[in-house]
Amino acid sequence: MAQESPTFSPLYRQIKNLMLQALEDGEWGPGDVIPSETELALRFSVSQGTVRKAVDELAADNLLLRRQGKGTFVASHDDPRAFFRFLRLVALNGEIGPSRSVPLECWRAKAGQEAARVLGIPLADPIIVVRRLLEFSGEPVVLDEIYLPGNTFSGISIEELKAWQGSLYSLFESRYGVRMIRAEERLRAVAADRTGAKLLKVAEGSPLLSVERVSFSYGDRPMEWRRGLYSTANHAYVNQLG
Amino acid sequence: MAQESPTFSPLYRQIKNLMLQALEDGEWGPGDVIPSETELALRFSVSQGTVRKAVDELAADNLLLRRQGKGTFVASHDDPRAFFRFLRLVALNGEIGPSRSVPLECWRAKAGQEAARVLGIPLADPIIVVRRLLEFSGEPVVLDEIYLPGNTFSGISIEELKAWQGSLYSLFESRYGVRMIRAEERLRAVAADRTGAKLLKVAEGSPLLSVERVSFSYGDRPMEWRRGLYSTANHAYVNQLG
DNA sequence: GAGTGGTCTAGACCACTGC
DNA sequence: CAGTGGTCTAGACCACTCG
Repeated sequence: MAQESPTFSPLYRQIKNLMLQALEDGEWGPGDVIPSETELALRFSVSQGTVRKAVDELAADNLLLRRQGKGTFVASHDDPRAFFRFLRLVALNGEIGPSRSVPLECWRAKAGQEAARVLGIPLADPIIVVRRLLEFSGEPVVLDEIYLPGNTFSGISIEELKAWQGSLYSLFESRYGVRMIRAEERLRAVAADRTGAKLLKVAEGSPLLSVERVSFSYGDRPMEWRRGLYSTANHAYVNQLG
Repeated sequence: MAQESPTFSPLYRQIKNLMLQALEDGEWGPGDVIPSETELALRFSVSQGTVRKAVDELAADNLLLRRQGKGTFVASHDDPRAFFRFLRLVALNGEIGPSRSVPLECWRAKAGQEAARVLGIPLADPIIVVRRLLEFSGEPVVLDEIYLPGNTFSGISIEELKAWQGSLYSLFESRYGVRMIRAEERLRAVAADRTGAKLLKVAEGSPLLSVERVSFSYGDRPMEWRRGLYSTANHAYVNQLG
């Protein structure tokens, strides 16, 4: 027999996609309350239980945040308690100390072959490169080199970076309307080169953790390519498996 | 007003706990089909929807595996498609090749302070230490040193390890009834010592990825402490954030 | 066709928040 | 108190698997 519905998609998944569209379109902005489940059920002409399942998935994807008695909110990088922090560092002894981001450089360039491929933009398109240092308790721990598509982040500058209080993703979200949804990382151990060693205050050639990350916005569009060098003398990268 | 139910636990969570107990007791073994949702609903005197929600969570925890039209199965490390594989390695160029585990040593010891703490056993309790090499496409990539509580894994030997075809977790599950549920990892970059360098065929002092892992069985009981040294010359440790 | 998990509904009631 | 998300139910029907 012929398959009746080869691309069967349950109702709640269709509702989820409609809501994703509303999020992407900015109908509901970061931090906003979205309409209640009963309102959404009316709007989409489905039962409240079906809306619920769509919201469940969006909440599981960390795009929405439910708060009993209050409502459902659009996740925001501004809200530290809600949105995932991509940084997976812990101090070897005790909790992680106060952090500070120190922007070092910010310059324009043209996308080379690898940057174009990773960011999904044409070769020689404008890109922006940012170098910055992350400190914990005053000690340099992470040296980041960040590649951004220049057309989207055209206004970014070293002054803006230095003035910004908060995470980079918070800046991207607030100023450039780019919300990072998920990221993929590849970790390797490498030897510190001259400049890396100097900035991280370790000996040249000493082992560093190299963390290459691609961050994606809505629709799995890559919006950031980042390479971090982590000094793991006093910190470790933690991961949960299961 | 006084809180009516300070330790409120929804019905489906209680059902989940009952099912967890059944799993832990071995009433349903790895690979088995568990009773259908309607049967479970009868057994626990709740509606099918409530059972469903309990099963949903157990499936999300990777303890159960749903297969539409067939039934719900207990996840097993023997089933490569179902149970999470803890190994997060990819080849830098292309997919990962055929792997082989090469047991090097297996000896008895008494738990030192750190092993006792991590494994949650008394000081000087018997432990078993295993060293093994993991090869991909014939190249040594991971050197593991594994610490196991001796009382649980008393029968393990180098001969058994060499004879076993399959993953270590599969062995633990089949022969010792220990099913690993989740694990925590801490990653750092370290310099290769003499023996590590020799076994992994890299230069002494070259950077290696150190992966320290604690694996937990039911009830969050730690059952394995493992330290792996990964050669990341041709491979990377991948991670999904989101 | 029988049995399984998967979806959807409508309605009742509970727990939490804030006015 | 009203409004929100959270739980639970009972029942109908759909999609998938297998004999």
